[in-house]
Amino acid sequence: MLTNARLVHQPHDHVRSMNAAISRAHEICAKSNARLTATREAILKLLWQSHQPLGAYQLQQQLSKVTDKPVAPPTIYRAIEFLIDLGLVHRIPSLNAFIGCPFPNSDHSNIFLICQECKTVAEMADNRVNSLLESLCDMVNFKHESQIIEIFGCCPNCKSGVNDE
Amino acid sequence: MLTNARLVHQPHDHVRSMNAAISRAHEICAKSNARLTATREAILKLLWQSHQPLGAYQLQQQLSKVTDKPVAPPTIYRAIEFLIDLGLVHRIPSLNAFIGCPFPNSDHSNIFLICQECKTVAEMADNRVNSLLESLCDMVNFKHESQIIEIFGCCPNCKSGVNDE
DNA sequence: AAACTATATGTTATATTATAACATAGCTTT
DNA sequence: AAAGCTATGTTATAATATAACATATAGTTT
Repeated sequence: MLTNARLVHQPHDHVRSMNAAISRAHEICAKSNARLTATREAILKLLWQSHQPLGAYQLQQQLSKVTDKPVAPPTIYRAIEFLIDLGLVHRIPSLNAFIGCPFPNSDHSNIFLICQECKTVAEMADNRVNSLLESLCDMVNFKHESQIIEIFGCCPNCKSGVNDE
Repeated sequence: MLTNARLVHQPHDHVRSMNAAISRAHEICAKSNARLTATREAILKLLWQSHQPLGAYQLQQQLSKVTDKPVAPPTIYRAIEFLIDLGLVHRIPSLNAFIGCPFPNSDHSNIFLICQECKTVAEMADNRVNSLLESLCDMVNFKHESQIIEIFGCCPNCKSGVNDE
């Protein structure tokens, strides 16, 4: 099993992990002959910095602040599309929002743990889930191409009342 | 495993199954002290008749035709919310669309097989999927409350070229 | 049956999310 | 530097969803 479920609920060195992640992102882009431009990198950083998924219009606001000039929705959606195509970002359909992928390149199963209290989202991957779903698809003769699993519930922090006063 | 995957791709007696389904829907409502009004029943029928999920504004159009008077979006969304709460209808987040549940009352796992060719959606349920996902949640101490699984791919009909000319 | 209450629907306006279409700018390859 | 490709800017608008308040209808109590 692959997960950032613990990570998102614990303090960690953001600057260091961010730098490493951005380097990897550049590598991934290079492989695909794709350009990680300033706008795209900025969006990616914003998403990686947030443990809560961000909507396009939240990203618009935040990016406008960072670059100190107004940005229009198409700019945001285009950057997001680019990042999603490269597997660096995921869209969470039930939230109309986007989140940085903690383990790009790895072929994985897109399981999202969505805390309904604090709105944080962690990602998990597990081979058995994929195998099982693929075998179910085989049984009904459906060709499985991709999938997304959204699990709604309550994260460890909120369960234990860490965020309460 | 519980599924309507075969059903949706084969001819079947719509009128008969519809009547039975509506009766069951009324029973389910009675149990919850909820009223299956004309509008709600009409929406439910429209959704059950369609193997493709319908968007709110498609439902608006179709309902306007059926009742021969204009209907506004809130009417649609309210009926949908009611039906979803009773488990008679599901929302498919990635499609912003709604689909009738083929096996209401049964506690199930919300697995949707979305054909990207013909846009039909079948539903599956399997205990093993739930068990597996719940055990994964346990491992990371996440309280599992509900879930939705969307699988994208190609249905038997489209694979075999039945719908082609 | 009349009055009361709760539930459901009608109506208008608007919020939120996403994209189309076309203009401009910036690399990159020659 | 010119041509061609890729990316961004800009304006307008499409598509999805909800808020707020008015009216009507069904069910219950008297």
